[in-house]
Amino acid sequence: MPRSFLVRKSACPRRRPNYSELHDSSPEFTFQQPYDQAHLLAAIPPPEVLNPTASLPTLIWDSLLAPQAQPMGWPSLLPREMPKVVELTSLSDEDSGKGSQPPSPPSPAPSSFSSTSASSLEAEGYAAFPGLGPLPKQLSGLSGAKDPQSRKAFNCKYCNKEYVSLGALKMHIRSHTLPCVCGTCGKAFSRPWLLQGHVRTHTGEKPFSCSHCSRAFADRSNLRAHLQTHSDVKKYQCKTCSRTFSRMSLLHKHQESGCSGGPR
DNA sequence: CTGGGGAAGGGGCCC
DNA sequence: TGGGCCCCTTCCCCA
Repeated sequence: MPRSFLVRKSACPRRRPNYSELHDSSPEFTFQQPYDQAHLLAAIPPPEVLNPTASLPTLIWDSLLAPQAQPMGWPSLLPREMPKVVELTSLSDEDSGKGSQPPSPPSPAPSSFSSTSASSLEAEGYAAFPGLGPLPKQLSGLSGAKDPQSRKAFNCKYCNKEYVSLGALKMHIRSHTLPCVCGTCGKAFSRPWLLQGHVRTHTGEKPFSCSHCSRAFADRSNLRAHLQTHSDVKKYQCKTCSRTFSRMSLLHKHQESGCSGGPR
């Protein structure tokens, strides 16, 4: 999926909200089992308030880029209130879907997936990675990997996509193997946090609240899009008629339907 | 037709 | 180097 990040906050250090604590306390494995709804609901924080500066409509976007835009007060509330329901075994378990009790794994994920290094791959004859294509030359020798000409040698077995690193390929392969399975509906996801977001659809958890209308969202990006609706000046503007839209998709629709050329 | 919400995918960055 | 997290985008559906 295209990622044309509009703004990358190079000037400000990447903020590290304690979402990791949330994730630590609710790993994907937690949701594989019929999750303890009481625990999950107990973990729902009070509606956090976004950065007050966001109250200025035209500054909403800028304010969202500020570090303060992170939900406040949530991380500190969560960790100790969320008991570890399932003990983590290993990261390899996570990647391979072990411990997730998938009803029927979409594909035979390797049992030692993420924990396997390139060298061990080589040792195992690369056979342990069903998603990987032919053994890249790089895995036979690091010198090859440093050759720019032969860098894109990590091919996905499923879609033949090429990646410059094994790590990128492994992450991509998860989109095929879908090791994170919802214990409630059996839907599978490639990433633990995708599953976590999905689980919110079951629990009704909506940790992201709009400071303008107190509406809550389960997804931060959806809140961000919602905040645009409070803004007089939308983020996405048609270069032809200068009309602004809250979403790029709306702008695309507008352009595809034929821009009249003048402001409406 | 337009606008908005819900859900999900996936690449980039940082530790 | 890998994992965790962030962010943006897209699709679908509904009012």
